[in-house]
Amino acid sequence: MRESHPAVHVTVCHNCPLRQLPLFLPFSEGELSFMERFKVGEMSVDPGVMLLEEGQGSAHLFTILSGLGIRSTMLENGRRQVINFLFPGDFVGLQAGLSDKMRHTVESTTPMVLCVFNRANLMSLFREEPERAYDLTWIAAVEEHFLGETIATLGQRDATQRMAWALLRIHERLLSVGLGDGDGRVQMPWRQQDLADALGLSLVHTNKTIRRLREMGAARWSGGTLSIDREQLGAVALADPEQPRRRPLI
Amino acid sequence: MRESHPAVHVTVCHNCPLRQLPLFLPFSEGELSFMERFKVGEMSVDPGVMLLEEGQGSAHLFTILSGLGIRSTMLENGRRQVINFLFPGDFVGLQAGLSDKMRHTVESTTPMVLCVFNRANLMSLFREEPERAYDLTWIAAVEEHFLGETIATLGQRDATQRMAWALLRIHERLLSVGLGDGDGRVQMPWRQQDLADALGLSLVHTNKTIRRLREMGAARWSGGTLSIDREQLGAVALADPEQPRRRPLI
DNA sequence: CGTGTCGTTGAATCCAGTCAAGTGTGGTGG
DNA sequence: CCACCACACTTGACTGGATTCAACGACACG
Repeated sequence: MRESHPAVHVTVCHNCPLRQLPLFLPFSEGELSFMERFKVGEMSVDPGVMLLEEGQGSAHLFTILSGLGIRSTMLENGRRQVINFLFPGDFVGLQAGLSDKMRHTVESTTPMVLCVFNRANLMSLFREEPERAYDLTWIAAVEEHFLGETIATLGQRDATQRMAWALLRIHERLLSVGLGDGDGRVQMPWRQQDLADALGLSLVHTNKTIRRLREMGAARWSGGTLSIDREQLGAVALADPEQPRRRPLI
Repeated sequence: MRESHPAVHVTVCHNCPLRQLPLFLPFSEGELSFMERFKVGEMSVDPGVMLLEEGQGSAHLFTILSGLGIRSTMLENGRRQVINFLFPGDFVGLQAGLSDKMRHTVESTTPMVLCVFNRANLMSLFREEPERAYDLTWIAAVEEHFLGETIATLGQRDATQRMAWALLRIHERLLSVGLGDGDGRVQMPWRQQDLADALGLSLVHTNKTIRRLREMGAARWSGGTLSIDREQLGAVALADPEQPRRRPLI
C-alpha cells in the first residue's frame, strides 16, 4: 500500500465510494510538479497515536489512505465528545478554519497510513489546481452536512434511535471502504466508550441500548465484529410513530 | 443599504468582525466582470420566509447582508433541530455538499437582505478567483468548527450549561454585527422555542433554565432584548466543578 | 372582544445518569 | 503454570434531570 515511495503515487484516495471524492485521482503527467511540492510525504502510525492534539499547532493536513480514527474534543469539565469517526478518504486538519490552531484531537484507532500535506501551500493549491480546490471545498461542505445530521441526532433522538443511527452509519461506511467480509459483517474497531462519547450517552446506558438492539435482532456486535439488520435498524432510528411533536413555528 | 442596484456594489459583507471574512471586499476594477456574472442579484425578504426548503433544489447560494435567520432540519419523527443561527456575513446554501439538494431549511427571523449567487458558476469562481474561493473554503472550515462545538455542547453539557453557552455565543455575535445598543444589550429576535430546538431541550425546560439564569443574575432576556453577565455565564457554561468524569481512553 | 402566539409555572412521569459490583479476556512476571 | 493486573464489557439498583401534561397570563391583531 505504500511500496512506492515516490511521493506522488497516491492512487488510493479516489476510492471513497460514500463521498465519491475525486480529490486524489491518479495524477496526469502535467500535474506532478505541484502536487509534489504540496505533498510532504506519507506517514504510518500505530493504534492510539495522537495525530493532532487539542491546543497544539500543526503545519500539516492529512488525507487518510487506510485505517480508522477518531476526531474528538475534551470539554473543560473533563468530558470527551467524539465529533466524528474517521475513515479512509477523509480529510483531516482543515476544521480549525485553515488556521493552524487545533481545537480538537485526532487519534488513530487502528494502524493508519496518511498522506501528509503542507498547510502553507494550500493557497497555492487554490491558485494552481482550482479543480482540486473545488473538491476540497466539496469535502468540507459534505462533512458540514454530516455534522448537521449529527447535531440533529444528538438534539432530537433518544438513546435507542441514536445508537441505531450510529451503527447504521458506521456499518455503511465500513462496508464502503472495504472492511466488510462480503457477508454483511464488518470490522468494528471502536469501543463502546467511543460510541458513548459520540452519542452523548453514558457508557452504562450505551451498553444497555446495544443490548436492547441485539435482543430485538437489529444488530449484533461482539468481538470487534458488527452485523446489522438494515431494515430494522433504520426503522428504529427514524421511528417514534406516536406523538409527533407539533411543529412549533409557522 | 441597498440603494445602489448595480449588481456589484456589495461593500457590506466585509464587515463581519467575528469571522473577518474577506470574501466580499469592495471590488477593484478588474474584478467586476466576473463577479457580475456570478452574482445574480440582491433579495430582501420579510420575517418568516423560507429561503431554502428541505428536499427542494436550489440553484442559488446566498450571503447574508443584513438580518437574522435560522438553519434547521425536520426529523422524520416531526421534531425540529435548529442547526445554527444565521448572522450577517454568513454564507448559506453550501452545506448540501455543493449539490443542489437541500437537506435543511433556511428561514428568515427578521427582515433580511441577501446577496444571491448562481451555484452553477461556482466552479468558475474557483478558476477565476482563487483568493475568494480560498475564503469560501475558509468559511466552510470555520463553520465546521462551530458545528463541532455545538455537537460537544449537545453531547456533554446539561441544560443550564447549554443555555449559558448559547446565550454567550448569540450575544457575542449579535454584538459583533452591530445589533447592540452600545450598553451590553442586544436585540434578540429568536423565540424560546428556537433556543429549545437548537439545544435539544423541551420548551418548558428551556423556559425554566432561562429563569434560573435570570435569578442568578447571569442573563436577562425579555421583550426581545438580551443582556448578560459574561463572567458569570462563562462560569456556568464551563463549570461542573465536582466529579470530573475520568477520561475513558489511554 | 374572540383568537392566536409566546411566555410562565406546577405536578407527575420516565428516560438516562450515577453508583456499585461482577464477568471475561489478554498480558506479565514470579 | 498460575496469580495478578488492566481493560472492556455486563448487569442491577437507585437517583435525578428533563420531558410531558395541563393551565394560566400577557400581548397583538383583525
